[in-house]
Amino acid sequence: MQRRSLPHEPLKRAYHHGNARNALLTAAEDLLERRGAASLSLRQVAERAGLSRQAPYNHFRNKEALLAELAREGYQQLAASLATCRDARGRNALERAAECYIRRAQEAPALFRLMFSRELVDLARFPEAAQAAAAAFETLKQIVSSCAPADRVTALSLAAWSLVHGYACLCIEVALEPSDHRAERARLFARIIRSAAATSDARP
Amino acid sequence: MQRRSLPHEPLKRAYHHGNARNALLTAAEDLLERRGAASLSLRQVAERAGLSRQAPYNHFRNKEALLAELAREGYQQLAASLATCRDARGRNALERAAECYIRRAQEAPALFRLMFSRELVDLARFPEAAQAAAAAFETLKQIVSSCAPADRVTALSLAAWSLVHGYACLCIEVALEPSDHRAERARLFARIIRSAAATSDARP
DNA sequence: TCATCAATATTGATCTCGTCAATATGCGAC
DNA sequence: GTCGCATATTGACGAGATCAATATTGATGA
Repeated sequence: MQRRSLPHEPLKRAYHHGNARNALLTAAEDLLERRGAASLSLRQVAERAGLSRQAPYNHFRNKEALLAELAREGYQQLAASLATCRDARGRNALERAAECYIRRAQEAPALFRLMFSRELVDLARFPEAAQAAAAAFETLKQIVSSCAPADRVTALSLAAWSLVHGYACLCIEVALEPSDHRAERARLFARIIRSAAATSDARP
Repeated sequence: MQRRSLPHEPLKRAYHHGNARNALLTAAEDLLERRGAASLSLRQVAERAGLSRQAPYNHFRNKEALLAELAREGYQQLAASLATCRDARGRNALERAAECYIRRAQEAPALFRLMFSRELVDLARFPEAAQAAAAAFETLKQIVSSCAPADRVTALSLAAWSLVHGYACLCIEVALEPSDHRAERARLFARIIRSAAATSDARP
């Protein structure tokens, strides 16, 4: 991954390392999927980045802040993926977005959990991460809006998000079914949402 | 709650307490919602139960095992609630089940997270809990089967579960919308599933 | 009735962890 | 070159999970 360089934080200000902050984030990302967010320890992160025990505190207020940054990046990437689905040619953006969402969860389950569990990172305390999350949902909404009447876009977007998110959760948490059902399920879910959009029965 | 008395484990075998195991579970349940599963500590559980530091290890292999028992009970109660929805008079069992599921998540979010996060408890290691989870899903399937053609019950049950589960997750994790939308959303979701069941377009 | 056993409890000890303090060090501005 | 700040590091502390060793109790059989 061509790592973060936040605009307000000039690269190459570091000391031993070139860029300790990035090294820490990369190490954390690595450990996250390997050990899980709960048992990821800052000490291991630092060691893996070739830094001292206390190094993470030079760049993040605490453990939660480091995890929040990983979550923010996750949301940002998710939003970007969804935007790609939205902009690609062809009319089945919804189906593509669903598959993409599910794939991301399956490929990086620990990150997915981290993004969507208040237990580990409370988005309310990290406005930048919260904003990235909102942007991802906004993109999904745009996709739904292209196949639903305007007055139902909000409800149907919520339903679409719930449907896909729920399936993604259940897949990674309960081992519902093998991951090669992903494309088929994405198709099913897109159909369900389109059919709900077309049915006046689903009106609020 | 009229607590657990597992058949194979006679009540009243305890020592200081009457029933230390139950006291521990009750204390854990309490702390779970108060502090969250991640920061719940066995020491605090023991103290709250009026027992020593090490007491939990007399009844549970380790922390995860204690949490797994809480999750098992959660699934059991969920299955029971869903069964009640299924058996009640009236034709909108699906809507009632959806509302019930969402309500449970909102009323005990930490337990809900615990039940559905492999990070904290890996169901694969706790067959009794996994079985309780399967029973809950089975009940949901029965509800869906009453309004869907037989060859689509599995797919539509999965969709229904995903839809409701996703919404429940998003509500408690992302603070999507106030909890008084619950009934309305349950109605929406039930309509969506019924409409999908009625539309041949949603066929696999 | 009483010694004994197994289940249950408790205290001691160790290791990991998050995080606060105090201290050191390198780089750019003067 | 020197100074100051951002960045780094080691020391210290308290919380927690869990292993080991030890103690206590109630039921059981002599």
